[in-house]
Amino acid sequence: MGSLTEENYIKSIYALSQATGEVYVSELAKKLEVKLPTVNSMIKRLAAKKLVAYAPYQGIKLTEKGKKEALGIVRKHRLAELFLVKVLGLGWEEVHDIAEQLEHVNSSRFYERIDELLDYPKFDPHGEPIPDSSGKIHAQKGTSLSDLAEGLTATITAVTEDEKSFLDHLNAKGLQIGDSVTVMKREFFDGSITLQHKSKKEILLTHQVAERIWVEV
Amino acid sequence: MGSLTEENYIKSIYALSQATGEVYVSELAKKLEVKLPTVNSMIKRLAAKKLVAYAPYQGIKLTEKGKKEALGIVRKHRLAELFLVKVLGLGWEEVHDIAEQLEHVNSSRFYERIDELLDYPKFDPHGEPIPDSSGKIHAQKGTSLSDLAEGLTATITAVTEDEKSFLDHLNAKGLQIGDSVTVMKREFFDGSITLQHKSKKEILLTHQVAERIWVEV
DNA sequence: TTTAAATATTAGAGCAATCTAACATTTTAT
DNA sequence: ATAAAATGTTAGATTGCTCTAATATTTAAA
Repeated sequence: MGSLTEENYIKSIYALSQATGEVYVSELAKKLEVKLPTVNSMIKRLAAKKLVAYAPYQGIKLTEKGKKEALGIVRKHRLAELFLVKVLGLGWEEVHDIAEQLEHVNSSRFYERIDELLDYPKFDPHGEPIPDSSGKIHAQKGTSLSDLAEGLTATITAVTEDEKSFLDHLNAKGLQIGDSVTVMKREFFDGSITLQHKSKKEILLTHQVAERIWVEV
Repeated sequence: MGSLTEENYIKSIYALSQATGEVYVSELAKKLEVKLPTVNSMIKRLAAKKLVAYAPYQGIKLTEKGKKEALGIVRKHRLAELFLVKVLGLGWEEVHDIAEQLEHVNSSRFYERIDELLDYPKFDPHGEPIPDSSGKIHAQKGTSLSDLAEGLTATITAVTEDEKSFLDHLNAKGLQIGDSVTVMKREFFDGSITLQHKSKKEILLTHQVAERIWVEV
């Protein structure tokens, strides 16, 4: 097990490289809020430990070993988030920062018990899949709400962002995991969409928000 | 809020200075498993932050500020231990190491919720008092089992040690908080005592063990 | 009361993680 | 296709926390 810092690097590399399989030094520096040379030297250390593959001026990729460690941390983070919501009764918008701390707790007993108490959950409070203890992940990314055609109705399955400001925004709009929404109008100009919601109210979402919401038709 | 290391120093200084009000550099070094010069330089830093009072070759004392921080950490540690036993169903002998990690979680929400869920408990699973959120502590240290006179019957209220090896030992003897015991025999030679216990069995305890068990007559 | 033992301090070094300043490479735009 | 912009690297310094080796102070013993 590496240091707290190392775990945070691995987790961020995993998150940012999800789409393309790699991440650039500058992206990582921005995410971790450190300067470029800091990332550069840390990447060298992670590469020496065989956690990432890296050659100068190329993207950073996790090795299998690194991926395994990342999935372990993601598992702990998501179990912690669900635990905080289900057991401690916290709101989905306030659990991220606490889970960022709990994900570094080193105790398989602790996480086994939480897993059991929650009855071996498959998804966290934001609809993101929880890797099982072997690191397997049962993800079925559906469609982004920003891609849903006008007139279609779908159910919100996940949000791919767990920062407080974003979730506060959804709370204010009255949107939750499991809600059924119908796309009334898609604006060509700015990508914003208007939804019909169970609350009977029409809800306007910008593209920036809609693209972070995932639905199943 | 200081670093993890700093919190561990403050906590240990608090624990070791309980009896006499101060602690020596060498004791602290032993407890924290670091060398003397390490403690020496750290103490200087803590003194610069007004968390401890220290003059060379004198004992280390917590300032009011340091005491307040220590009590905050102790509170979190003990709430965490009780939570791990009551909510996650772990044994009292296995919660210490996990609580050592959870005590550094920085989130008043998290601990408020745990406190509420446990219905504002006054004692941890080892019978040690839990400071309230303002740092007040309602301790009533009774008598050490090692001082209890022959023939007397008393109830175990606390154990002043939460290391696994010690608690495993008590588990093996079948002793728990709340148990009623009668002192059958006190050996002058080595301070060991023989107890009559609800299990009907006679239990022999060495002085080293008995002095860590507290009872109320 | 001088010596020996125990305890504490200082000096100097190393590693992890960070920074700034200077320089290098790659990509994009004119 | 060259200049400008974006991105990445190296060098060298800083801070937190730790160490070993050498030195100093206090306490206990002969």
